[in-house]
Amino acid sequence: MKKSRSKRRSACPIANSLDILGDRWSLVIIRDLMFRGKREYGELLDSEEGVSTSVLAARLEHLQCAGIVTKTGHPDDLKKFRYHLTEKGIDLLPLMIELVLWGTQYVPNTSAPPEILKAMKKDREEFMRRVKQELKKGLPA
Amino acid sequence: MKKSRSKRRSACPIANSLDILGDRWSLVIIRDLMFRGKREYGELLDSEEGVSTSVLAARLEHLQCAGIVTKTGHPDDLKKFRYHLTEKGIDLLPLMIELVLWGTQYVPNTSAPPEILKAMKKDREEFMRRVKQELKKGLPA
DNA sequence: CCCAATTACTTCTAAATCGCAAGTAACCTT
DNA sequence: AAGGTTACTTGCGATTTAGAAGTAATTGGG
Repeated sequence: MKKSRSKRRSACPIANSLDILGDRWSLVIIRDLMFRGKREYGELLDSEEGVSTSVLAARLEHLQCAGIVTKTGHPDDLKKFRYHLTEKGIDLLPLMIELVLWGTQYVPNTSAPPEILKAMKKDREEFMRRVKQELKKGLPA
Repeated sequence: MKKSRSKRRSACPIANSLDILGDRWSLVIIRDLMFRGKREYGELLDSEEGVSTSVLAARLEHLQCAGIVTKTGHPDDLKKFRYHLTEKGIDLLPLMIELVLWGTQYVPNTSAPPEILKAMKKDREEFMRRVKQELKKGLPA
């Protein structure tokens, strides 16, 4: 495991969060783990956006180092692994919600599945409970 | 003005938001405009984190293209300019709050000014109103 | 058991971006 | 008119990213 990102720029939580999450891929990988139930490398690899495998591998390692993602062996198949969000990762949910809301409001030709968007807006707390429960259900032993 | 970022990766609001904001500098520039009352290039340049001038210029142009920041002439001095958040930019406030909360909770040795953090947590709506009012007060004509 | 397919990565290379230092142009100040 | 300030731009080496191709371990099928 490499160290996450070399130098600390300041004590500011925004700058520090960005040192972990501030790139174009980390949060879309987290999105797939959080909202789309993806668990395996191959599943993450064929995201809508087309991550390249080298970038995916790098980001996954980076997210593991940051304690946002865990990697565990697959119960049935030794060549497979499973990726899961930790609690630290799950707690990015509010951030993700804001990202979705801002994006759908302000970036043209952007859309999320209507039922998700509706649930998010209608009762945010309930939506968060549901997503969290879903994520914790399948956690590795 | 250059175009913002070349290719659209998908319709997903998360991916699209990240195409605009997903780097290590954009949101710290927005932080300085949002919470620290900075308005001029020179002020933004000597951020705690030390942006280089070339990166700052590039990000500012990028944020202008994205409609998040506006640049206006300074009333008293023709060689100066002022940078302001647009409404689109101001509406990143909830996202910034989540970034601060997550960062202070999970990234070690990270801290925001205690009075701000307290205000954020105690009454988030009131905090947002106050910040927004402050930001709209100094808007260009 | 053997071979092909699957899965999860590495490695390689070219292209893009970053960070620093230096330079420049327009304007203000004295 | 000379010097300082402000807001950049330019150049360049170093780092990072993207894409293609290759590899190693494992598994399923005949």
